[in-house]
Amino acid sequence: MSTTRRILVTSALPYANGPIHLGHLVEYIQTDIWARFQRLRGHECYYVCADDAHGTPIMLRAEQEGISPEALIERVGEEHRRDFAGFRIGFDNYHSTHSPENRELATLIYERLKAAGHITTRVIRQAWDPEKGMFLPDRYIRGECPRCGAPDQYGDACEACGATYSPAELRNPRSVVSGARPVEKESLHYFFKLGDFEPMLRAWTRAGHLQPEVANKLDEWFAAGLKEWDISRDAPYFGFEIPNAPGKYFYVWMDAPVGYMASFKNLCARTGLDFDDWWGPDSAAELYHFIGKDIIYFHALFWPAMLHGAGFRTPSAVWAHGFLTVNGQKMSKSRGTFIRARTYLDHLDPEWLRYYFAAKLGPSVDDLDLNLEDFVQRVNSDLVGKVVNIAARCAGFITRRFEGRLATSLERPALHERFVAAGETIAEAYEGREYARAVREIMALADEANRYIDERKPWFLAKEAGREAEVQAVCTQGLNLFRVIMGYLKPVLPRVAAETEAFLRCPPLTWVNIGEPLLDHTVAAYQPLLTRVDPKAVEAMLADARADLAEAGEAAAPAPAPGDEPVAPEITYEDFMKVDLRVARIVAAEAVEGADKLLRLVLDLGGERRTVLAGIRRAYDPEALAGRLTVMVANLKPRRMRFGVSEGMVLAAGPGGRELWLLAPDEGAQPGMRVK
RNA sequence: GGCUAGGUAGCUCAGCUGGUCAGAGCACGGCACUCAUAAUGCCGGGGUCGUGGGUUCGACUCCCACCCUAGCCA
Repeated sequence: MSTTRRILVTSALPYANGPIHLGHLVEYIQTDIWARFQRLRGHECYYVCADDAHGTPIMLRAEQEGISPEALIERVGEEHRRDFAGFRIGFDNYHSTHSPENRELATLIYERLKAAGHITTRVIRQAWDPEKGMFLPDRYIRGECPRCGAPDQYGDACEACGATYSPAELRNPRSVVSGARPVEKESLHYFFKLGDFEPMLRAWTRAGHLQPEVANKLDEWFAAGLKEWDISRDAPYFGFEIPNAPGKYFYVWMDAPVGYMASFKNLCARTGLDFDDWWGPDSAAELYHFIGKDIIYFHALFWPAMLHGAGFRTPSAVWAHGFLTVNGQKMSKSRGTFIRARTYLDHLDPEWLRYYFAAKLGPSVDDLDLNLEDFVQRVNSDLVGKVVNIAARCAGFITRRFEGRLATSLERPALHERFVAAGETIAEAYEGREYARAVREIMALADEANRYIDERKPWFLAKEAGREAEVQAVCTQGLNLFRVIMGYLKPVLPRVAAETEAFLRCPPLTWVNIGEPLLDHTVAAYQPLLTRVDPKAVEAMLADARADLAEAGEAAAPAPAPGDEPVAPEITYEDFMKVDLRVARIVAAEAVEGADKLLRLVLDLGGERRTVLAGIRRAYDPEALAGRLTVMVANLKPRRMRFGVSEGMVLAAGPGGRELWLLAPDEGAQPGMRVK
């Protein structure tokens, strides 16, 4: 505590291609808590991040939307910033990899590596889309698995049998972009000679910069041999062009981690911090990267090697966390547990999630489960029932009987002392990213504070004449214990902590000033600091998450509750008769490849057959549909969709997603009969 | 398929290098209290520690095999 540390922390850069979801937030909340904790300890700590804005998916997505990549990343970047702000992620800077600083630094690193002989070139053969005129990443080629024959598999691995292979081995391959059959084509690529750094990396990975299990994992990669890393991509590509290499661009993963530096450099320009002091080879500052376990390879091998090779410092540590599961299972769009940050914020308090994650986060790469039932109980009992309750049960007496005035001394200084002393253990836990342990310790204090109040029974004393001073003393003690607890929870609950400071009318809580109790001091009237989680709100959020999914890619239309949707304007009988509704038999139903929510239905209209693409995949199993009767709009103008032409519409009711119900005629109706 | 992790009470998790380690919180049952957002305090039931072997005087803790879950395989 005596020396002030200088610390720079980062979270991995979210890809500027889609919304932030709860899985992302594990990492941002984990990092934010750590950064806030360091500042409360009196250290100089900066937290920077940025959008990862380059690469093929962004280029194609922008094209699909008919906008420029710049416009896309601008819009997504705005959404990301809003979502992070909603969860009170306190970045000191949030930048973009598509920035002048990043171009400059990526280029500089590349040129230094090249000058030092760590870059080589080689012609490789790669799949090429002749229609689209571009090389295809493996994930943009689909076909049948060469091993098990499963249809519609990616170019690199089979989801059905787990086989890995090269796109050239796929049977009947086609480009996801154009549908064309890819051809092989040659191209000159630039490679980073990672093997040059093997001795340095072997030493670095075992020098305490990584979690032990991560270092174990890296041994596997060392054993397999470090291969050269392909850092170039051919035009068309959205990224930075490689110097003296027209038509060649830096692969997105090359300039993405440089984004950490670029964001910090941008911060330096604003604040006057000295960039070299933090990133120079002899920097005494600390640098920590929080990442997900899926991107260890990039951060624990490529990144330190690049930095070292280009004459920059290497990270003090790279810390990987596990993935988020929801109710014990992988977040899943089809189960409706793929929850966006925004969807959460529309229904629930961000402090709740921050607390829940903190209560379950450890320093390991274990996955973290968001069990929604547990979430409700945990937040309600720990935060509301225990912690905030301490203030609520003391404040009334102080306000009503003493006009908000606290006593001039503590009733049990030793108890307060023990609370203050616990701060060191709690700090160790935060420092070591053992938030779950920190929270356990803090909750034990809250239990103790409640026991104390129970033992002293201020409500009983208040009824006894002449014991007013005792009531004041007990509540003063209780509020001071509460204040210490909130100080310890401040990294996790910034809003509640700020409101606590307002309620207590005390200066911002820090680890340093927490030891001084508030005495002979007037506090404000108590307002509830935190409300209970209503399980209905969680249900509503899940319903929204399902609706988000049902409308993914379409114009968002909120699903009205049954009966809420206003009745459409009046029409005449003639108007109605323009719609030709027919009884139809579903003779075949199958999922549409590549579409999340479409089924391809073949309908029999009593002789005539129609193919209809219906957005009911989430609600109906294709097998269950074959043979049944329904009603369709038979004279709807055929509509060309991405996956084919739809010749009509089947009738269904419901908000969408899983909640859709097909109409069915009563017994006796025959295919082709008109409905009127 | 290989590798790295995880599989402990209904739920979420602690259990460091083998011998009070079979625990906590929540949920559940009983009692007390009523200051507090049906909050709090006390007491209690509940687990053959994924399965099957092995090492040991003794294993949740070490070894082997298998099953399940997650991620990675550039």
